[in-house]
Amino acid sequence: MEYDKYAHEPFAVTVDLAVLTISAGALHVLLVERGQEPYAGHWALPGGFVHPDESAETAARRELAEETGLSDVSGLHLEQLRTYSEPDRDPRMRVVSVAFAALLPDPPEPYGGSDAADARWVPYEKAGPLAFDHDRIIADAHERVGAKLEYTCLATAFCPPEFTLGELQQVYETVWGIALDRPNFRRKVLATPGFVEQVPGAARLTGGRGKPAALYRAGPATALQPPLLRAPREGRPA
Amino acid sequence: MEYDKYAHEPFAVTVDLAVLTISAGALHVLLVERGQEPYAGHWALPGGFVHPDESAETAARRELAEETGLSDVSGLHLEQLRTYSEPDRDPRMRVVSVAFAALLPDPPEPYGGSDAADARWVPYEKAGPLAFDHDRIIADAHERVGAKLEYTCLATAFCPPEFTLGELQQVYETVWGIALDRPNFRRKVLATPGFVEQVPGAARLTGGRGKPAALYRAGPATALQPPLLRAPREGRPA
DNA sequence: GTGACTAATAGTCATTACGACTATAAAGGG
DNA sequence: CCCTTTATAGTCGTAATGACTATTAGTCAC
Repeated sequence: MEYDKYAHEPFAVTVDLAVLTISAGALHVLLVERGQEPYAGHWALPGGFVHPDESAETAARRELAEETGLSDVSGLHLEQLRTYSEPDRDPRMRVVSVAFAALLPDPPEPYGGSDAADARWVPYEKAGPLAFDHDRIIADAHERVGAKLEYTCLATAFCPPEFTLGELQQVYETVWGIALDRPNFRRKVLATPGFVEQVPGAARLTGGRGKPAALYRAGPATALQPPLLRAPREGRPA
Repeated sequence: MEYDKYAHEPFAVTVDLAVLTISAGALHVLLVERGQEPYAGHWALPGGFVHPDESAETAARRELAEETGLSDVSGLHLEQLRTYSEPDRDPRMRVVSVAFAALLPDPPEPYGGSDAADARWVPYEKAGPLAFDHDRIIADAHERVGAKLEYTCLATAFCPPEFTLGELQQVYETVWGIALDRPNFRRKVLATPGFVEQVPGAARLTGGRGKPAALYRAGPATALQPPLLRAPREGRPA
């Protein structure tokens, strides 16, 4: 990096958050309604400026706490997506934005946002035209999460601390938009060392009808070997 | 993003490039020697400031052309890695750096750098302590590239337009640091639709000894399904 | 209660994929 | 000319996978 050949053009640096969760069998994303120009009245991703003493990761986790209203966001999955830096992405000034994807198990209340006019969980499919380049950001987030489900244990990040294999399967089916065979899914997950571990007590839970399911916790593994594939089977609707 | 609650702290935005190539059976990374403080005399990744009218991608490709001396970098694989934004990563000022990985087939001459004191291809393993957080960046680049070899067709980005399956296999072996079984590798690659396509003419090429090999080109596929796995086999040295 | 309905879990089976090999072909070097 | 080297063809037993069927254990409607 050569510092002294160019003037240091001033950039504003922000973070944008694609906060994803699964609710009622559909992928949802957290959106806020913009109160001011540009894009006043449009929906956008939550986010904000990186403070002078913060890294982008720190800023993202701070914003995540502020925007979700959750008191403890330390256990949530938060990962950097990529940085969006087109010169004209903000009409007013040069803004470089580091985008993050965050995964929540149970969506908290839409909360009366601190600094946003309104905030809401919106089904991913209906997250209409958003402000700035945020449509692209949520598309990238969806693609990244879908891909990582195949070869990592990321799916458990959408689940509460204890979950059934049915719930875990629904994560895959919802994000990928296809149906999976239940016995085969079970066999595969249980055959992957460290993916999930059964909660030892006779702990069971019923979501309502049907045979009660055993509860599992996320295991120590982080990668799936071999991966869980989505291609071979064409989707009957999930 | 709320613009008016915080002062817009000025950030400098740079790009850093992890330019990787395979040479003499080893992964190499392009390094430049810093001419000035901080870290004067240390080796670092090539990079530079993002200009006011550029995106980070544009800046990265411009720097790639400048630093490699290649006249046409449009066909090269260049992908954003992640953004490094720790407040203290540069001792002088607040610098946010967008890191990229670039993959080259044949390394051009080390060239007499334009603005760098010196530039050199260094074996990845010997790329000693680098300036700033650049050790971490090349480690992240190596990890990302290694992972993407498994489930994408990225390996061809290390190869010239026409290559033998032996050369392609060496990409995997070099990046992963393990040996692969040649007949099985061949079977797998040829069974993946769109990964490679044979150059139709009786085109053949000999690197020296042995039976001449058929030449292949990169095919239209971008993803490998199913992936090529590296785990099951423990590496005899590649 | 009793019988439909639902969901979880166990198990079967044929096909395919994969890792580990062996064998043959086509070049060059001493 | 034989030996080495590399490419390519093919074999074989095991493991993994997709597509199923069957059984178990609950809720709900009546």
